[in-house]
Amino acid sequence: MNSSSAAPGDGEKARAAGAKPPMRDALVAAAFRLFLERGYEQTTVDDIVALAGVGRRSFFRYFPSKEDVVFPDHERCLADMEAFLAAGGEDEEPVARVCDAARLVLRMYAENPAFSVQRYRLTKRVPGLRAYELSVVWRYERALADYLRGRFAGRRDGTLRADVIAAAVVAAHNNALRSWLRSDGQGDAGAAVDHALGYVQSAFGAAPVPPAAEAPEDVVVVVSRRGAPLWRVVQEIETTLGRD
Amino acid sequence: MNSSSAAPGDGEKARAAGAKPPMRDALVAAAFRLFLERGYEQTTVDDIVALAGVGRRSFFRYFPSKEDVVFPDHERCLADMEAFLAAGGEDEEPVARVCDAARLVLRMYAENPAFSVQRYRLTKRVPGLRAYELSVVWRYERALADYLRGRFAGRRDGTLRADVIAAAVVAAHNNALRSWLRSDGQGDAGAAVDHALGYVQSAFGAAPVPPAAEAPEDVVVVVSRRGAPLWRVVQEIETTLGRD
DNA sequence: ACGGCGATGGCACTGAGTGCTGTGAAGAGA
DNA sequence: TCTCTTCACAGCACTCAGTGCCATCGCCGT
Repeated sequence: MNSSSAAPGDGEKARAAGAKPPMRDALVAAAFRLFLERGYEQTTVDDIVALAGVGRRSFFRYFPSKEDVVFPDHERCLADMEAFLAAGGEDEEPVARVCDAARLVLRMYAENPAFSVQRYRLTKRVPGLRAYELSVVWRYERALADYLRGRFAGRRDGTLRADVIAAAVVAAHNNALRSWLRSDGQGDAGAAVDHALGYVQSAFGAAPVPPAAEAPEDVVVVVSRRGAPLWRVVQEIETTLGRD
Repeated sequence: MNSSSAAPGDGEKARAAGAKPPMRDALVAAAFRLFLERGYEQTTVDDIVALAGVGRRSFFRYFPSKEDVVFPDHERCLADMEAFLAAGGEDEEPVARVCDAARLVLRMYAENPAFSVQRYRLTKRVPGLRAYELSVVWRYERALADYLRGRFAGRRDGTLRADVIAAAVVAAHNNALRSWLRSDGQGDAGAAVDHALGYVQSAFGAAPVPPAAEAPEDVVVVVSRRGAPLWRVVQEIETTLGRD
């Protein structure tokens, strides 16, 4: 792989001018080259800065920690997701909205399949990187949950629903994403994620793929044991419909 | 709080004999005393071992890292959960089984409310501990998901369902647990978790409280907007029942 | 007494991360 | 053109987490 094209830099502060700091990209490229050659833990920060030809102190100016260099674009993606959620109106279906937000993450991975696959292999075998990835995923999940908490404010069990649905969306997204990454980026990642998110939407009461132009034809199924009290049936219907 | 009673040690290797290593408990007690006094990051491992009156090397013999001393009982709880899941038969309802497994974690927290509340406050304000807690929670979630993957083997979307349900169960459990921890351990944690898990069970098609002694006489209610195609209704029923 | 043997303590080392200072290049203003 | 400011960078020194190695001590069986 070409090391210069494998490093998706964002450029933080110089973004307004459209210019990208070459140093950041150079550090990411050097780091991944060494990580793939000898492994993550066998590579020190001194090795990276030596290969990149910069001072050690500069590394920590661009990346707060050694782990951050493996996820150089998540900060921007998280900001994009928060902006996307904040831009939504009150008439949007909340669950569909967070599903669309999750698709933003997939798009970031799909923009650079080779890079994403290599990073996946790296994080899979290095426990420290796995732990770091969890904290990244957690921030996405928090963003979704906070949005849903706002939309569900006042509802019964609002925060519970928000947390559970956010977790389910993230889990479904990651299930499809990792399946795609395991296949070396072959296949249609978008379709896989759509299918996974459709399952979550169907489980939580919204129509999986609302036909925008057609009338909203919802189907709701309630399963109850005979002998259950009527209030339980009503409760189930309310729960499935997501109303109070 | 009494520092000697606040440290729930487990005793790993000496468990068979029933004896507990006092050193481990002493380290936990000393660590929490200092963490609460000056904060986690302001406390070095040298401070802890000095207070406990042991050598620095011994700390890392009992705890692989500084973070581990904050979660001294999770390793045992995780082993308990895996054993519980492995002991289940094939006739058990899978979702109910993982809900029961999640209740094991709650029980561990509820066994020592004062300790749990203090740890919660600690992890809430220290980013490093939050990240570590995520990796702990992730292992619980993996245990649940692996169990469900085994039970759902062969089903359509088996791994997807397993991952999503495991994530939902963990999220619901944590929602109730954290609510209980925020209230300083007041209220009925068990009831809160039961309610949260009941929501997840209802969302994923199983009856929340299956009456074990009665005959399984299921009733299916289908609510549909007129005009929905039949295949959509069938799809909903299959999805809700979790069959193929 | 003797020889393992496991738990502990001490020491030195690596490596991540931080604070501080010097330096050079670029830019604003006289 | 000279100067002053500013900012990114390099270099240094330091703290602290974590590890490997070895010496020591107490315990136990022979």
